[in-house]
Amino acid sequence: MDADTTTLTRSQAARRERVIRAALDLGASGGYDAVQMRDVATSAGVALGTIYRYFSSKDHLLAAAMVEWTHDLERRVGQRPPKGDTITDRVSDVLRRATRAMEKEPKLSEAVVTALLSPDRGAASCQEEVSATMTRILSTALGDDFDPAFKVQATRTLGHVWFSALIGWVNGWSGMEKVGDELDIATHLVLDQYGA
Amino acid sequence: MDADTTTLTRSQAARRERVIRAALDLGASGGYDAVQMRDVATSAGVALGTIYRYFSSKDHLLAAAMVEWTHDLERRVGQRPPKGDTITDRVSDVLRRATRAMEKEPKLSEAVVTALLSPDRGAASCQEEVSATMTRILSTALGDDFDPAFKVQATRTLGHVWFSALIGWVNGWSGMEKVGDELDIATHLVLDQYGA
DNA sequence: GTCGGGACTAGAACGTGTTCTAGTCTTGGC
DNA sequence: GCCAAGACTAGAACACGTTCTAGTCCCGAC
Repeated sequence: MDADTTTLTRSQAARRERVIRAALDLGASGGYDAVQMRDVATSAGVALGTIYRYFSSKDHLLAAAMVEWTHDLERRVGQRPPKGDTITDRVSDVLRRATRAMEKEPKLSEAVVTALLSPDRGAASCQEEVSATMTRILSTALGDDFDPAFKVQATRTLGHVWFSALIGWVNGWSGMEKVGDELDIATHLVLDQYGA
Repeated sequence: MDADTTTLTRSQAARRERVIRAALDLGASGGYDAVQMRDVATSAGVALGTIYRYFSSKDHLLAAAMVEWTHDLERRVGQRPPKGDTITDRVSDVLRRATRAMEKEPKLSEAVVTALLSPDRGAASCQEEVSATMTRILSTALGDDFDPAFKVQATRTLGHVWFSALIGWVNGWSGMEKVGDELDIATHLVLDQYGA
């Protein structure tokens, strides 16, 4: 995800946490533009330069925050598995949960997704991590009754649709209902043939 | 696409063209970061402020350039329709042509796609235009032998996958072969059930 | 304990996208 | 032909991400 989270001392890990928290707070209230590095520093009680010791850029910082977010989602889905009789329902349920979480914090979502899209060395590893997590979640929702090869293909395709629809929502060219629709459509197109 | 391209005088349209051309040149040689507004202005023989009369931001400018690019693609595909015996083949062919064009100009693609992803009022309209164009192209490739409702759904889903895979390539977390693979996978998942 | 290295701090400095200003040039309506 | 409106120009000014500097603090090795 990013440089050696494991090799930090306790106080360093705490500092890193405080920085992320500050960024999340600012992002939640005003979106991407409101996350200004000087403010993050002040609000986290840390010098500006110190942030850059932990994150290579503003985008890296916000992307790292999104990584934590998706990890939370994965944990929650693990604790309370997706509801639904058919596989299609379960997948829909998981995707809906993911989007609902973002719907509650639209400004913050805009901030983290924007960062995630940035071409930035630091952000790139977070992109992979988010994508991997989402793939795991989807894969679990699909269950074990599938040809593994098909499973991989289906999760990838659904992941792409989720990602792309999300961008559409964040950038304001489609409402959240549309995102839900597109996800449902794709889910059915991909899975129904398997008689889920 | 952007503010009233239709209401420009001849010389204004020419100026706008020169600006886009300058941006494309710079982008082709050095990617997003190399497209610097002062350089674009100089290179287009125009004052910096003038660019902002035509485009609301750097991202809007580059996104507008991508709109032209996709229009070109649509025209080319219209002139030489996609090859292939099966529908799946034709769709693959179209998608491949789209990605090959970008593969030839990786730096420029990075610039244009990065801009397209930006949350920016000006860029947003370009995003819709690109998406609409891509949908039309895919729709034509699919042909008229489908239930129209299915057609709409399939093109949307494939469009999402194309978009998302493209981002993956531009941001460097997957090679171009992988993009091709993912597109093929999605194409088969979505279309094969229709016995194409 | 103390010494050395690295992490932290405050703040200046820099680069580039964007906006502003003041003045000039173009153009369409009369 | 002339005039007002508004488009264009050069360049300064501004905002914010990022980097740099100089000095201080902390911590592990001895």
